[in-house]
Amino acid sequence: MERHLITSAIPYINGIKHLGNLVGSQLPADLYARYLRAKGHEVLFLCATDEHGTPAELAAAKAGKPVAEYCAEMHSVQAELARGFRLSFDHFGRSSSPQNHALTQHFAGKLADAGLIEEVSEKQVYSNTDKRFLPDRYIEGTCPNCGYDKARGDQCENCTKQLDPTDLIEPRSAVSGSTDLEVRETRHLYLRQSVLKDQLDAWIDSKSDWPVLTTSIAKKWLHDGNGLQDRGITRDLDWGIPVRKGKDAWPGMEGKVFYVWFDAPIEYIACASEWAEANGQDDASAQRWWRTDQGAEDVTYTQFMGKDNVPFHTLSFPATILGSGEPWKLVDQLKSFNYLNYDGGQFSTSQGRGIFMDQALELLPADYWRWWLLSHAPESSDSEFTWENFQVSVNKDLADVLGNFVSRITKFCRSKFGAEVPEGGTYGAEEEALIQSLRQRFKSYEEHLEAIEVRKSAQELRAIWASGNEYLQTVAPWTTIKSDPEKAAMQTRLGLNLALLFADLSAPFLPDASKTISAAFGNQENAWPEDVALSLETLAPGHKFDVPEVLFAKISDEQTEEWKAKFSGQ
RNA sequence: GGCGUUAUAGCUCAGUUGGUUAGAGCGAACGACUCAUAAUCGUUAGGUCGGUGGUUCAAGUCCACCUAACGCCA
Repeated sequence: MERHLITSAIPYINGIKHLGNLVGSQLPADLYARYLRAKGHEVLFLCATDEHGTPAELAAAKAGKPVAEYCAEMHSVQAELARGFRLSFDHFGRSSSPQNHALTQHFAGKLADAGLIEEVSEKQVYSNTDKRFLPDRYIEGTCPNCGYDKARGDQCENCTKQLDPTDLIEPRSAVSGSTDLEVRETRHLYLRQSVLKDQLDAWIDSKSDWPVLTTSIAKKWLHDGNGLQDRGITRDLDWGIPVRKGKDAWPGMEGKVFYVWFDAPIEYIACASEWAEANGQDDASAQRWWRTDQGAEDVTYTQFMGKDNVPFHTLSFPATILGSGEPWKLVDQLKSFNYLNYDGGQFSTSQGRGIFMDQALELLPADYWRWWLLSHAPESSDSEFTWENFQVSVNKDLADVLGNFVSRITKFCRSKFGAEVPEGGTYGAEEEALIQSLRQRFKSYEEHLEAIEVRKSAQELRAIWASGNEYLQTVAPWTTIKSDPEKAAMQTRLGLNLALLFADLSAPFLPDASKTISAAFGNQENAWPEDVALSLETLAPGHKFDVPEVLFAKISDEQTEEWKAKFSGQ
């Protein structure tokens, strides 16, 4: 049995994610996890919320809540939405967990021991009113270039000129509006990634099977300009993981926390410990997935993420792991996605443009969204969501091809033979041809899923559904029954078995519909086929069934219009 | 300004290391069927593969330049 560790990029805590975020990591990761489980492999699928950093603090302040409380609430909101989309995490953790605190501090200690941490003194803007250092983007003022009065410390949005906070005329805090600012000297820890450059380079080179999108981004960061830059891993904030060297205090770093991008990926590991604890197991069962000296040598580790996260997963996080000198599992396969656009532009959290996870589930059940998103996943380039395309895909693929197939065969059988699988007849040429073709398609479906070719998997699955309709159309049991009832019984029996086979094969994409079909046949257990011909004999003559309710309702033109208007933004 | 990605039928996209008449789904037209969510099945039409030039016996597939969209960086 293979062992697969799967992680999805961890969503940031401040707010509800949109469908672009969902399709870029969590959803395809779920598809892969469900497939591997169905195949009988041992899978640990982890995700978490990324809770530290300034945006979380500010969002909490805006909500008028202590940041810890805010994060706890948003975590449960996101967890609920994940359940709503049927994301089958073995554990949905939190980067603010005690486990991640301890592990992040442990890594920092190990990196310091290895001589990979450097203390750097730098100047930063401090707000006396807010009693905090302000990141560049939280300082506003008048642009010296164009006079725009809401320019940010890193860039003027109006004329796009890059700025330093000290360039701004009449700088003020974006948090409070206070102008009582001063430049202070502060000391921070830097991770000396540059020392690890050759090691990282060689490691990336060894990944010849990675997508070009992934390796080209990594290579660019390694070789562009002065090469891989050292990175600050601490911040002057209250909310976060206190800077410690392992379990010991870190002189000079009192009151500082680790930078969110340092501790967030470490949560992938800590999350396994959270999972173990939540399931009443000791930590060895978590280490068994992560430490190659403690049982993880046979684990295949696959990460899913949007393209913006690639540098952190190919360079920063591996630098942390390699630099520690400890035998932690490194990623084996890294699947990255491009962006999903919304009706001609980008999804935008700040502008409320596009569809957010909570809104989507208010309109339609998870399977509708899962199908469209996965069958249109932005794998090779950015892709585009339009309501028209969504309507057509759902109506055609789900309602007409799959849903109607289940409906027509069960209703036909019920009216001609009663609500149980009919007996009699033997396979002929058409049946052999069907099985032959299904074997071929099934093989190719598995190969695409294995390779995490999401769109191609969806395409193949759709073709499998269509072959059911083709078969019925060709043998026409409604005609056969007039002259040869035995033969019609066989055709109908095969049709019913096809419906159940489709349920099993569709489960990774459409978990709910799959269950509905299985339940109609009184067969709760979803079984992945060993052999197509064999699984087409699952339902024996006499097996009772129910005609399932309508699996997928069609989306009307009126609904499409209404939703389009509702989600246009502004 | 630098770098990168993309540009293939009306729409959404496939096109392995360059090799016979460029593919799929949707949409369109026509036909078949009537069990079914007015569903299904079949046939046909449709593209000078963004532009120009080059390498080659042969280029959508490699190279150069140009154009457009998007993204990243300074």
